[in-house]
Amino acid sequence: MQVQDTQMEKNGAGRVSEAIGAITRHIREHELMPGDRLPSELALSKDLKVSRTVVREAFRSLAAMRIIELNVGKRATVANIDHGAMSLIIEHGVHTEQINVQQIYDVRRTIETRIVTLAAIRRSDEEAKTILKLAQAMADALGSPEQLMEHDLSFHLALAQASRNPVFELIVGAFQGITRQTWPIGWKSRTSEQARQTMIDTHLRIANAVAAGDPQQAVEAMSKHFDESVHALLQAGLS
Amino acid sequence: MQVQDTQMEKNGAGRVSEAIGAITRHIREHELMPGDRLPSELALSKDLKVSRTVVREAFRSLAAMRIIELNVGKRATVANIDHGAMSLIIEHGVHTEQINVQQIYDVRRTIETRIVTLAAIRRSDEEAKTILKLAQAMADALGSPEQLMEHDLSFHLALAQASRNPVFELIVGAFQGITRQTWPIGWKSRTSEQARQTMIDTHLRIANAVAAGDPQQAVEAMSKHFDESVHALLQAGLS
DNA sequence: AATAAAAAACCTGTCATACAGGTTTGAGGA
DNA sequence: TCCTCAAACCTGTATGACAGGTTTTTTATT
Repeated sequence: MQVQDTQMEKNGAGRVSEAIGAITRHIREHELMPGDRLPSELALSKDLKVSRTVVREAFRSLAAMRIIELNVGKRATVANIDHGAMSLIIEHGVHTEQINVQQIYDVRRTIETRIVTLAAIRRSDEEAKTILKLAQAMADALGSPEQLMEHDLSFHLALAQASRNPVFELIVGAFQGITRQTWPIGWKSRTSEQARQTMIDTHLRIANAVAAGDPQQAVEAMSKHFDESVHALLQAGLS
Repeated sequence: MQVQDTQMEKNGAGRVSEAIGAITRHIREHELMPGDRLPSELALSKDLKVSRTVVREAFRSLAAMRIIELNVGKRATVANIDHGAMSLIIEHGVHTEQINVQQIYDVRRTIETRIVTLAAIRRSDEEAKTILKLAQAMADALGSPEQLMEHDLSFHLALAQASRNPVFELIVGAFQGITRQTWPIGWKSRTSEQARQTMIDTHLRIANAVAAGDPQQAVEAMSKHFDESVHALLQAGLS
């Protein structure tokens, strides 16, 4: 396919951008699915009549968005959707003060309220078990913030998975990066033993409600969870 | 707020990944803000003791996520958050059948229901005017689907902006790419003149409710909008 | 001295070439 | 038919070159 030289669009210009477009089109036209291999860099550079450098930079761009996957020696393959890129984008937004943590919590509350509703309705027994186990793991890791946080993150991601909507999963995943950096702040602001136990209990309540298939209860508990979290962050003076 | 690095590439190996991490760290340590310039490729390649090739590929990766911006002749600059990358990621997910359109609509409904609530409360008079104008523009473009669609997209984005939460704006923007590809399907499935007029009217109702500062009404109208849209897509047989 | 014009210094985009490892393929043998 | 292994192919990285842009410095002018 020939690409036309239209304008000096901020993004549309440059051989690399053209190559990105051509590769994306190639994936769609050939209906490539995750795991399928793309042409080699040399083949593409001949096809598009550009140097290998250009193809490589295009590949890197697509790999950054996790649209394709690169492996040394192997050909590039179509990738599964993954929240890695989104996570970095959000982190960048926060670090450059274009997004603040409260705004993220508002979005998370909105999303996760919906998620527990769906999870309570759709979760498989397997998923219910996983969710309960993660909440329990949190309770058991009360003394180890590091581990506690990871279980917390896994817990929310497991709920998203149980919602059976990969977009919810993607969004929840997108917040993991920045959450890893802010979670400790919220944790430290819970100074009393009681406040910490309450947080754990709330997670257990969510897990139980989802396992019981009770959306109402699940939403209520999740709502409480976010009230607590936002309160803790405000306490810590997080803008 | 102080946050620490969690530069944990899944592709931990490879000089390019390391360079990406180093550049990201550089941005954070120097607290660079959007518009600020980064070191030149040559300077970085000396600093990191890698070839310019590696630095360039790292730059391309960051540019793909819109974390930095590249310009010929000029130095790379820190970028404003932008939904371009997310849009491509979502499109990829749909094209590879990892996400279906209904799932996107469920997420959009969840998000946009919250958005209109916030917009009704927070919108400035300026924003209210813009939103009303876009809804009116839709009504005026009844005969030109192309334009109608663009006004529709702008309408939803304007609402997100009025919510005063850039993360909502980001997410709504992230769906624009795929929406551009599915919107015509929904439109064509509205065969009767009445169905089409109803869609326009619903948008006007949303705009009026937001302008009137009535969250309740706004939510109700938005909910109706999504009922209609999902119905239209099902009618068209979209999985 | 202030300013405008011109030149030098710097930068990015792209190409070509080279080479060190991985990976895939295919020919030939068991 | 199945296995082995070397040839062919591929990616990651480095180096050097050169054509435009851009920024900074210098020089000329008012």
